[in-house]
Amino acid sequence: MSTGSAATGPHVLRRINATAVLNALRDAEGHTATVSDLVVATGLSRPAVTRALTALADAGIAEFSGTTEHHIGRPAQRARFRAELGHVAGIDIGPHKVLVMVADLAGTVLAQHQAVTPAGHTGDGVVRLLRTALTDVAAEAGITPTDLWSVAVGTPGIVDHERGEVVLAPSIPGWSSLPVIAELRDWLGCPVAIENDVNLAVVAERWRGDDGDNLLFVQWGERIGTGMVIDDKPYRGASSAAGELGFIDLVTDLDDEPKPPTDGLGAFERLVGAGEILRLGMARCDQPLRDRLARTGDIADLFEAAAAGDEAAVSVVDTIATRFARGLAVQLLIMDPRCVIVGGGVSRAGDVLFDAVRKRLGRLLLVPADLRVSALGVNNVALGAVRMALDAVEERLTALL
Amino acid sequence: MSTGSAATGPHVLRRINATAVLNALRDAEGHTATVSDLVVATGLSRPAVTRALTALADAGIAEFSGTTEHHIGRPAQRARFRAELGHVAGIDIGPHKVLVMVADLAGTVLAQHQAVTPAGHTGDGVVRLLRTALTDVAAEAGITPTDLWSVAVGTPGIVDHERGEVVLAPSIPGWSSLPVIAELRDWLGCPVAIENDVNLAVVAERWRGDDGDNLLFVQWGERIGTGMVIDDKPYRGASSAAGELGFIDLVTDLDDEPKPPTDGLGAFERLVGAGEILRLGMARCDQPLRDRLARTGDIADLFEAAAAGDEAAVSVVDTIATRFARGLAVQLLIMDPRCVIVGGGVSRAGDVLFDAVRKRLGRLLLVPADLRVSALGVNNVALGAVRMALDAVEERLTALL
DNA sequence: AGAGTATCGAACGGTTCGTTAGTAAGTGCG
DNA sequence: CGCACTTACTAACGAACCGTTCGATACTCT
Repeated sequence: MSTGSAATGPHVLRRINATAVLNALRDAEGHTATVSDLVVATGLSRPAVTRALTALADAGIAEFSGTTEHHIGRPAQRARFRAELGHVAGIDIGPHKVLVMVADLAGTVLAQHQAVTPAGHTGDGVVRLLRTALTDVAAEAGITPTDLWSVAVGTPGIVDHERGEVVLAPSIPGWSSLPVIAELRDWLGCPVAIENDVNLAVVAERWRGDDGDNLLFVQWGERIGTGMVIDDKPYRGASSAAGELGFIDLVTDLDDEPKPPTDGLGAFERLVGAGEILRLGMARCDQPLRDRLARTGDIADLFEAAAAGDEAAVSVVDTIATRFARGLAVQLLIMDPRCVIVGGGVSRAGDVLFDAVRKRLGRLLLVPADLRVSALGVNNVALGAVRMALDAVEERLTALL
Repeated sequence: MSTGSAATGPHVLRRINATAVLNALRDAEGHTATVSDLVVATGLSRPAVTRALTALADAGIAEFSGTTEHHIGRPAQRARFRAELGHVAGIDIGPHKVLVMVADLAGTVLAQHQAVTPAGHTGDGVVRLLRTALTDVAAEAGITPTDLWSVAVGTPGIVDHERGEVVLAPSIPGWSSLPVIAELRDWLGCPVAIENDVNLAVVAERWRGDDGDNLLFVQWGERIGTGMVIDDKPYRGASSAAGELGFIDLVTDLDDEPKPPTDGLGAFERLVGAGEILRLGMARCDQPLRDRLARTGDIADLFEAAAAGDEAAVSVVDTIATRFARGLAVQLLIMDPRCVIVGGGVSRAGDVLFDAVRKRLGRLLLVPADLRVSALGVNNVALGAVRMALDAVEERLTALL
């Protein structure tokens, strides 16, 4: 059978302890700690921690930097995690933009740049844009792209996580079936992961916010997608096609045949997506607001009006909240997450909308739901990509020991 | 911060290797293996395996039993996992029955007994029934209940996995809010786990069948519940309330307020549950079949008639298949499991029903689904409980080293 | 200046692993 | 019947790691 997880000597023990010390050091305040701190954090003996620390220093992963502030007794030497040893990049490739971040090994973002993809863009053009953006941001962070240790890319659509291919990306023409990942890998010479953008958004929420080990993220904009973190890992499903809440059908009569989609949108997306919100607003609202909506196409105006008490706007918000709650309830009944975070363009609507959603939701569920609005904003996908790139780095880091 | 996972000496290494050898031995054909087999299985050196094996033998976990069949060279001694060292019990408490299984540490069921709960039973009566059944089955397996190392109980409803309490059990009056688990724990003096029955069913499917690490089980009977295995663990959700597919609402008009349930059933259960199937059959079918259905109340007759070509029966099957596919599609879009296994009373309907479901399902999904019918039958919950009890035993086993 | 305190560094004993060499127990052929 | 060959077991050795212990160091407070 499979070889299993057998250790093969005291040598692995050293690695285990060294990585334990490394993790404690990295998790410490400011990525620095004294030996004594690490002793209590890891449960190891002082010599063991010292040994591990010197090994880390030899590998360049840690360094001894000055002494601690003097309280009493002999001052302790501070050990510091050398976050500048390597760098990772997180990339968000959206339908209208390419956002690149470069961070050090501690995950602090050193430089970032967002490029807007010109209209009528092709997948090929996105790749060129990506190359220049990456070199620019890397330069700003003081490195060249080939110095990167690990890269993660987030993109809409269904992604073959194993083979590094985009299987289905309706929103970016010519983007799927393009060997971007293989190309990046060749160019950079480092592991390049690709992941669904919503899955990365939830990783970022898990990372920056301090919520439980089990949360659900709903990207609510023109389209609707959900990402889940289960056991501290993004959950992808067997074919990387999990979380497609946007495609559930709540509207077709039960005994009828569902109509095949014509616009590439899923049934639920057509029901509560930003497009439908705008349509409803233009249909129901009074003249001045209707004109403004038609001119700007920005649904924020609609929510503002609703918050101000505009009756027609409130009715739109109510309709949308009712529908959204129905769809979200389905996923909550199935997943039972500890908390739900809503992101995407519609999430900026504020309490007008989400208080209504919460109210509707209550009667549809068996256990109460904890619904929040994302605080990360548009950077969340790239941030999640940084986090995922960091996860891939751990291997390379511990291999140095 | 949390202490982290630091090893504290060569001593843990021994434990790691010993458990690796133990696992290899237990997974081996017939729970026996030669040292050389274990060397290749674990990747350890021969002396290390021998040392671990003697430690296991000292603890009574393994024994050396005769030599192997001689091919050429010196015959090898066979080591055997002593499955008879301890026993576990798996218990299925259903609305109408109590099923108790006792198995050895290898998971082979030594004795089992099913007791039918009399009509008008109370939670209290179930407990009494359970005690006698457990003593009987234990005796048949050659032990007393207090000899048990670990017990797991499966029950319908929502279960507080941490505190060992039944939170919500509509189908067994007086069953929730009864401290059965605490009582069992006191009586037996061993860990007693409690788990939702469908979650245990999926554990059993994962154990006995050899499907992927990511599967979905749908219990389809009077009620509908689903269980998921993710990363080789049953997925419970944050409040142990995951998988409540039976409560999703596909029928209420979107802009209407859903009606509060009156019969304790969920909306989807009312739509495709065994009760609705029977109702539809009696409403649509011709006289002789209608009478039989009214008399026996067994929907198997309906499916037989449909398989034989009875037009009205076929229409019922078609309606049910259409509705069920709609609900199942929702969960598949969200979870994207590697395969779906349907169990419960309706699963005995056969291909008449499930071919229709498969056909309908195809157009509702983004990736094709692998839909199967459970082969385990009514024992699945108790089997899953045995498996879960075994998981809890590992700790005690490795503590002996 | 001296007592007190906390850290640092080195040496010791214990445990584990892998490697190597030698011994035991069979088969098969001359 | 004996010898070569194959395979498995046992024992001894060196290497690596951890924890414990002890003395030395550096700084603060009185």
